[in-house]
Amino acid sequence: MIAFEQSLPMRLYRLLDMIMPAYRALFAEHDLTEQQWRLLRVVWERERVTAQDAAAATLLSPQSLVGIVDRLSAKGLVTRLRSVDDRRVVYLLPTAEGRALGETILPHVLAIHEQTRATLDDDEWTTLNGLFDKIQDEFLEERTNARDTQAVSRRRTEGRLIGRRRS
Amino acid sequence: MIAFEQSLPMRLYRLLDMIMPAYRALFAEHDLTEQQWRLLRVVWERERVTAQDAAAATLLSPQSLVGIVDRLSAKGLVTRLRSVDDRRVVYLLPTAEGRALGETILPHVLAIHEQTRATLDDDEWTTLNGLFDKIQDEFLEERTNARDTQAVSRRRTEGRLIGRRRS
DNA sequence: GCATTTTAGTTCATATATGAATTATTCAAA
DNA sequence: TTTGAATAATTCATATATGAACTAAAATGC
Repeated sequence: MIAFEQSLPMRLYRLLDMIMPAYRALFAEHDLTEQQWRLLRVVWERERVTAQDAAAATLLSPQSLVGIVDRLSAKGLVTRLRSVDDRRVVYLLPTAEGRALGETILPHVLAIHEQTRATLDDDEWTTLNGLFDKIQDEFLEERTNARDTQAVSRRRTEGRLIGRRRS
Repeated sequence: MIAFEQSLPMRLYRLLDMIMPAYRALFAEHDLTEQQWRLLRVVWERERVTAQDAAAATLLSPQSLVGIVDRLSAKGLVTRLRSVDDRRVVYLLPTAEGRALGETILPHVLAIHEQTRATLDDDEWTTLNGLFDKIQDEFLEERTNARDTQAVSRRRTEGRLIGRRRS
């Protein structure tokens, strides 16, 4: 039985606990939280994203995004813009100050990133990323198979079989 | 420049986002949160831990631990016991129900764990864990060196040099 | 066309995360 | 032994995380 402390989730949490404080200290100097920076960065780099795409890119839930955008816009760093094509959609745009702050902070973020990167050599990072990708791919495949199996049996139960397959 | 999405933190977050929902669904069936399970598990497995040790083992901050213990003890799963040797210390103990719940849930947790484990073979896991450990070791070493350097210069500034070294 | 279903964003309630400050004890130096 | 530094736990204020429900606006089926 694998010990609790050696499980993948705990290993991931432990790494994050070790790595993130340096970033948070930097963000705090500019009165930002980690999540606020994540959002500011994608809004700044893309100049114009839907809330949905921003949520996907930052790995923030739509619910969390609402509050984060609220606070960033209260600080005058980001603006909400309702789409005219589809009035359900909200675009997020950086303000001039938002762009300026992004430019100010990014180099420091990259510096911290380099510090982390220095812990492994290039081959090791390649290996690590490859393993990450493999876990993700295999995991998603498992889920997809499970879902399809369920879907098929559900359709059978309902007496109709729709010929749609996973994209 | 490494893209935001490929940075180590985002990769770690993405993996967790993918892996944890299955666990949370399980815990929810037993009216527990992820963090409550983490704490219940260490309290249950060790039968008696200080709050401090529990915090370290679960990677929960002492502040968060307070609320989590409050709720677990409100549910009758865990008990607080003030140490008589050192009245600052609080021991956490499982109740009978806490033990029973631990026994009930653990097998399911291990099952989910196996599902994740199946995404890589043994060698790959060994490699992955080795890389994790290396990142941690190198990272801590960097920090320690940086701290010592700072400490030395600080002592010099203060005009006294204490001969203590890092343990 | 109109009812039905989806979809994007939001709100709500509850549980955590985080940095700062407090309390109660214990430890340690003069 | 008495005062000041360290410790363990807690409290506080603010920001997020998460699951559930809601609103408004599209897309879809008939």
